[in-house]
Amino acid sequence: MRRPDEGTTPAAGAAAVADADAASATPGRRERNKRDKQGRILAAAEDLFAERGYALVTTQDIADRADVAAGTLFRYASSKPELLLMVFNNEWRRALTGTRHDPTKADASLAPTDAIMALLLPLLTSAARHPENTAYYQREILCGEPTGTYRAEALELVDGLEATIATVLSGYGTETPGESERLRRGVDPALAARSIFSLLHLALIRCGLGREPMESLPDSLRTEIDLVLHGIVEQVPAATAEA
Amino acid sequence: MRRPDEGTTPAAGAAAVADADAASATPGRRERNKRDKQGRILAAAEDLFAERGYALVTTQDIADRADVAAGTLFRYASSKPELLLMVFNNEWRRALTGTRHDPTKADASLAPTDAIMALLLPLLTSAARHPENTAYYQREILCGEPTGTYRAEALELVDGLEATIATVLSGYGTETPGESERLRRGVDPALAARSIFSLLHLALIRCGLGREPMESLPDSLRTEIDLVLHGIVEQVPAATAEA
DNA sequence: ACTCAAAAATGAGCGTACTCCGTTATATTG
DNA sequence: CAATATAACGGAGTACGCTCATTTTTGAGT
Repeated sequence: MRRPDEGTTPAAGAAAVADADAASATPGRRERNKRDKQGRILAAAEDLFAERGYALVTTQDIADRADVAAGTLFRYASSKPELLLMVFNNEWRRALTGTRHDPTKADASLAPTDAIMALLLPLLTSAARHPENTAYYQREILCGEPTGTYRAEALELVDGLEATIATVLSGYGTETPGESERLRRGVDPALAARSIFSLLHLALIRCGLGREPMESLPDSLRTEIDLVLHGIVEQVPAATAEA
Repeated sequence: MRRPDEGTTPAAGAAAVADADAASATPGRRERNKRDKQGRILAAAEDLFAERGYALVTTQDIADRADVAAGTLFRYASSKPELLLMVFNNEWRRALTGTRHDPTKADASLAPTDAIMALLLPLLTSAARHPENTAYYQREILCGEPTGTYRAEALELVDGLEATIATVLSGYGTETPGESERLRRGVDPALAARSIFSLLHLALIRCGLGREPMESLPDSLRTEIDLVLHGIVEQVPAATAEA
């Protein structure tokens, strides 16, 4: 009755095998089979979503290509949306690795808008490759079943990125000589990061569903982020109030 | 083969009836039947969604309560999500009427944050009554089928409100004596309004799906709007850069 | 009043996501 | 190695959103 993913140590228990490493040592046939199927399912979903688009792929299609029964599929992902989340969590992780330089020593000479855009750029590149599926991905992240395993993973991913952005923003608080901008007093960096991500989510959805052309996304997102960074209104300098 | 909604004049054509008004005069049996069913369907959907929540209501349930056949339902709304949009467009219209004082002469003494919150408050009140369904409504507005009739209506509603907010923001450009804030140079009021709405959409979703308690919504939304209005970072005054 | 074309309603039927329980494969124990 | 327990699998079955061919209703023309 256990799901295959909710890990139990493979051949653990009384097994007196002196396995040094935690997970990967002597997985046992069962564990190997599971891993194998997991891999096949991931590959099948990846390929089919890419080929036909999320909406035109049936779970049966995926099961067939992965060479598992229809019912088995749902032991590895509890729903079709969860399959999408599984695939795209991978995609986003891939896109992000390498770009994720230590945020604490982010290039301070960069204007905050540019610093943040640099962090988000790989996601935009990925989105340009799969616009529609990316939109569905965003939808599931934002509105999906709260219980999904892969959705939880996606939320972690997003939270991580938000935290990174928050850290970058906080960096502008410590007055380094080169900087010309600093965090406004009373602003919660975490909340600020979340607001920026809100814009990203919805921009990706707009483009993915064709409400806005994909090419204009980097520019328009930059403009939006710049807006929230610097604000919509400003104080009227007491003296300057002309007329 | 025509949908009932794609209006044709009721008993129009060669009918020599000297009907003064356009739509409401002598509708003819057909038109009356349609209106009647439309009304029954709206009422049924409204009630059932409110009673059980969107997810737990089947289209069959709605058809039964409206006393129409299952197939007939889809002549009045092309999908289940469209039924939700139909219901909530009404709800939002109801919530907004009365509050929509002329934005061009909005109380200029009000800080922009308060002015905008005043416009959005009725929506928050409505959301508090149907948190989950409101979240689904937002989802459909943002991610729904681009072809839906009622979705188009919803987008118009939202666009209208955004335009109102944009107008309010523009108002802060014309330097009225009382004001202490003005629109920053180079800021597009329409884009600003859209960003604010992005925050609203996602805040409603977060609360509706239980990621945030409903009670805290007005406060937290206010904080977010305040953030985007006044910005996250500020220029470092050349002289003030201490240390 | 009768005919006829068009519009609307109907409900059986279809595709698909997901479930459930009987079967099979794997590990554990004596 | 046999017996047993349990995890994984399979695939027929189910529920539900939606479609479509057919039937019914409506209203204009004669």
